[in-house]
Amino acid sequence: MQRYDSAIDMTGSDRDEDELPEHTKEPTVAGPIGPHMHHKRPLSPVAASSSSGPPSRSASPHSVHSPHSAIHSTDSPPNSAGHHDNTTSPHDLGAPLDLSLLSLPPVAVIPTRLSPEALHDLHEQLSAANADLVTTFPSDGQTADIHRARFFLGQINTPKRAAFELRKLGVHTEEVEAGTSREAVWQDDGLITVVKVEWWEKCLEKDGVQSINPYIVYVGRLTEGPPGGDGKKRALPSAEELVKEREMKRRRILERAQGDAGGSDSRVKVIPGKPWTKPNTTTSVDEEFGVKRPKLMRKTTSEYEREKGLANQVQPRYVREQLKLAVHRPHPLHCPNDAFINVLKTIKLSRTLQLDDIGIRAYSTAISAIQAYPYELLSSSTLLTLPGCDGKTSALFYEWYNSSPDDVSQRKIQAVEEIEQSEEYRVMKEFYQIWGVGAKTAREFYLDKGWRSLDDVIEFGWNQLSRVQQIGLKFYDEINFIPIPRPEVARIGALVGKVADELRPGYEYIITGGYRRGKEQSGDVDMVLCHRDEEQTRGGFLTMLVTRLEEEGWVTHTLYLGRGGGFGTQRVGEPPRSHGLAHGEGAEELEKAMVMWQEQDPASPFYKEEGGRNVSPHRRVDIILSPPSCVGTAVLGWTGGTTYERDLRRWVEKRWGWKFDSGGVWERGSGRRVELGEWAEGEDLVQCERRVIEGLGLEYFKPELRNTG
DNA sequence: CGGCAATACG
DNA sequence: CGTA
DNA sequence: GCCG
Repeated sequence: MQRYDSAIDMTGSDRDEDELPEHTKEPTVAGPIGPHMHHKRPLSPVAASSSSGPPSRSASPHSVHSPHSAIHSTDSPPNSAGHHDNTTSPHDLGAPLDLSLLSLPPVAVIPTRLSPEALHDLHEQLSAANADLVTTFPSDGQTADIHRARFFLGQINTPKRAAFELRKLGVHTEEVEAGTSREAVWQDDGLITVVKVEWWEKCLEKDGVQSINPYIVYVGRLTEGPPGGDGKKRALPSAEELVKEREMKRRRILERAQGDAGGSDSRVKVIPGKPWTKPNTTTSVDEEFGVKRPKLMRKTTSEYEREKGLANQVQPRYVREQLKLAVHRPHPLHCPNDAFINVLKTIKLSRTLQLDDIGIRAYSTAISAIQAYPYELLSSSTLLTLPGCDGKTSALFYEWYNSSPDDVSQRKIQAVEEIEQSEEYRVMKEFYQIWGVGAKTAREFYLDKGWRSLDDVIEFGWNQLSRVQQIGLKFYDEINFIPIPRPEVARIGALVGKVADELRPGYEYIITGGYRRGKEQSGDVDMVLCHRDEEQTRGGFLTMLVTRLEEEGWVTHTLYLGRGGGFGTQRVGEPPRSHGLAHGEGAEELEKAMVMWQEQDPASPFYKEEGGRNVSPHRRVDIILSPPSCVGTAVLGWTGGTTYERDLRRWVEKRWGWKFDSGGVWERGSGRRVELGEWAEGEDLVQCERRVIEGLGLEYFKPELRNTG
């Protein structure tokens, strides 16, 4: 997978502010390459500004004002954007204004760092100037005839970067020594020239072809591409046939495996298809790009038009101040851009299944930023102003929005459609939804074992599954497809609390997770249980509790029972192990249990019976037992959402040099415990959590505003 | 170009 | 390796 | 993929 680092030399970018809220933001000087660069120019100024009329196609190239000598000369170092070479005329007063690129070799635009609009505008302008334009597409695509191109325009500042971007487009080059002189670049000598977009802006401004000298970034010579074809798919030999042969048998096994779990058939209908992890080569779409999209845009109001309507919309603080961490802004559960977020979530899941941790990060960041945005997004350039969103996100939005400007429900993105169609994605996703199976294992099931359905897993793999995976499979449908309504979550929490209190009085609990963040339905129940007397939170009380719940039938299976703060164990009285300190005796600790739960009370509204049998859906319940000394951090840590927690840790590290986890806050160097989150006298658990948040120097956002997606 | 949250436990 |  |  190609790394795409888009942030090199963001000269003039205004996105480099510190996110510390108390730091006053010094407005940085907005350079010419800021996110709104494309706004500076009307859509088709070239055509409009051809005061001398459109150049005739029949005219000899040489009759057109086009300072070859200037363009050819490469005597300026690639990065010397500073000095101006005026050996070739900007246009003289009185000279005919002329912006024809007829004599240019085939031109292409490097889409990197350009918004879709900017790219589109450039394409239009260049065509209008009669350039021999090879169109490029924002999302890493390449056109079939990209190899024709010899002259590239791009928001590129370094030769290295230029070579990299060219390679992404499928054009392999090696740098020609700066200063290498050439007589006539436009004879096809295999040389490639990369020039800054500013050159073209200058041309537009002066209404005439300008010297490219100060704008040359890179001159390269074409080389051989990478060896070999696209090392692609191994054929999965006989798995498919095996599947068919044994279909009947699998059915029986599935029923057996599902046992009392309801036995519904949960096999996927697999549509054989291409893998969704395609190489980044698209052709036809790109070919059409330059032609089609302008038409598409004009069907309704253009982005440019729509934006103007938003000009006086007050942007939320995190946008104005470019606050990049989720802990610094409110994220409501529902937002006006949920439909687009769902698209991003699909991509994120596909990245998860590809083990692309960084992709997951990136999409999570973008999603949370959009989740915090209070207005319906109408333009991809607005998206560019959100922290964590840049060219890629904006290009996705552009395609999505314009695929059906008038009907949100019809909007789609081709790449996402393909993901969702692909067998690989669908099957891996199904495996991934087995509790106890992560992305790595889902891939292994699909790629190595060759399994294509849950039936396959059960028939061919049952004995290799861990115990919890077997349980996860047994309750697959209930866990994944029967969400828990809020009242039932509350009921489960209350029941656990009651049983705890019956064992030993004085326990208090709070339901955390998605429920606390306001979700109408939950996938599981998370709760933090605490006692003011620290003694009551140790000595295996959680085991006692779970045992009692088992005896009474509420807990049907125990997936995990042990100590754990973040997930596993953290000693609360001491720094985490990563600090190199040994565990001490009698340390306080967070304990955690993960169980399957089933309603047992026939009088309960959540109880379901069939043929005298309890068929209430099984529920996943996590119980965290916290000592009073860290219950504030436990509640904060278990409330989420995921991106909030991530950014919380980043903030705590950056601002204080501390380490946050649900078992406490720690000084990084000494490993000393920072006293935060102790359950104070006369304080409830919510207040305790608030003290932690504020103690960390953060604004308190209620849990309903921590829905980071 | 390096970094991206966190980690004990089964 | 998977889990929250 | 985005940021510093």
